[in-house]
Amino acid sequence: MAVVAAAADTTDPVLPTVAETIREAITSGEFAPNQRLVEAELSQQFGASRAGVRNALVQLATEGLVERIQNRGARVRAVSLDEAIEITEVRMALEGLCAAKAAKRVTEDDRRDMRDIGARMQEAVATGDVLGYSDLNRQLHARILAVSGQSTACTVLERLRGQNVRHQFRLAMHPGRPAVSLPQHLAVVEALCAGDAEAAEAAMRAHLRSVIEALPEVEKSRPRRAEVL
Amino acid sequence: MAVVAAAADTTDPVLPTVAETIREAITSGEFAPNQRLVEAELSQQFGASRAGVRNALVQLATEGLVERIQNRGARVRAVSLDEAIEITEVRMALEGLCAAKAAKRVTEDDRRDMRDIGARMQEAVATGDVLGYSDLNRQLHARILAVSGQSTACTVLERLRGQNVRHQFRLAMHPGRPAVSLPQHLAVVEALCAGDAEAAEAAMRAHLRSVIEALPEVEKSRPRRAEVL
DNA sequence: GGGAACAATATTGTCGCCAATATGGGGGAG
DNA sequence: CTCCCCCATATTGGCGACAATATTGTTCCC
Repeated sequence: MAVVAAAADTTDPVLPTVAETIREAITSGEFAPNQRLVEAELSQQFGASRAGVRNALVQLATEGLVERIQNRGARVRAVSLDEAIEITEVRMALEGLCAAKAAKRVTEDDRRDMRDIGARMQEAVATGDVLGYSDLNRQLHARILAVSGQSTACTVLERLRGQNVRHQFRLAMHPGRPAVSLPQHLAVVEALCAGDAEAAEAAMRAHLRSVIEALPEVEKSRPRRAEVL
Repeated sequence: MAVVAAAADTTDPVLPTVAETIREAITSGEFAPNQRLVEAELSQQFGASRAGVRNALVQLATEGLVERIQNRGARVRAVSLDEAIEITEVRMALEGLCAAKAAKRVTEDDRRDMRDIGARMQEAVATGDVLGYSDLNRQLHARILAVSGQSTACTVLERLRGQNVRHQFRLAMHPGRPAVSLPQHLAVVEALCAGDAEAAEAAMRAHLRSVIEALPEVEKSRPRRAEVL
């Protein structure tokens, strides 16, 4: 049994696929936007076959994370401000839907965990822990999607989050932004815990509308380097 | 100049990629759900390299049209009724958003074309042209997305439509269904032509809510063969 | 007669090679 | 000095073969 478990441990922790590894490298910022992704380089960097990274690039291209041009290779796709706003509009519609569904399915455990996340968000804002707040933000949104049980919307949103992670991060870094979004998040949590679907949807939509309005501002105040690589 | 144009004509009409060909075969029903997609077969059937077919299958898998299992190949993904409902819920949220945006951007040409589609829908219902109505239905929804200018939502919705085409088709074939959806479509068109964003969104959401309610009914009355292939 | 191990087959995953194509630099003409 | 053409180079696209893996059919033992 222990042997079986040990053997399973070596094979079961499905070693991250090439696509997952590259996706992680892109969303974590290790690969910058517009950076070229040469198949030969990636294949030896990750110790994978060239065909493997090729398939991975095809997959990431259909996910919208990389851009592939015939005979010209792949590069990390740079999403514009307009696109980021479009993505957030879609989030407003879908996360609104999910918040409403989550409100009707929330359990006592969910209530406890979400309120806990809310409390830790308050603490993070109080102590100025911007990175911690950003991560709690991600956790809260993810938890709401999970509670909603809407796997289709969840898949779409997860994919869009990958594309938008850079703008999201810049927004989180914007001075004073956490203080603005904190009460919005707490309102969403309270509506969810109360089981009020309408209020939860409205609170979520209000939160994301606020994000849409803030995006151009954070872009304006950003020190921008040469746009073209 | 003319020579250049002629040369462009031979290369520009982008010959359908392998992925597009297979996607068409799936959405048109040529390939049935759960049907196995063997790489070697497809490659000689379409005269493409096995690597090309392979990439196409990876792409279609991330699009959600096919299912790929390690070392066990690919098959056409069968979407359940529950999934179809989830997809329609997402459509309700996103097409509602797009209808609202379209109402604020509609031009005189758009009004004319959409009213024309509406008129032809009425005629199709009157003459019992179910297939014609189904195609007009598709055209109308596509036109609204185009008018909205929300390319992100448009991409997501187009992908989901591919997954849902079978359920959509069954619904269109359901006796009496066109008569139910016709006034809903006309209401959407009128609200759009009036430039009333709120009314357009409400009408679109009402239409798709009606679809959600109809889906289980049409499923119940369906003569079902063996589910497993 | 039933079930389990085993062999045969079918299919996918991977690798190396070569052709096709875009990119960048160098040389020559105006 | 500048512009254009051509060639060297880097990189992708495609093909064939081979190894790894799952599935199916068969045989043998209990």
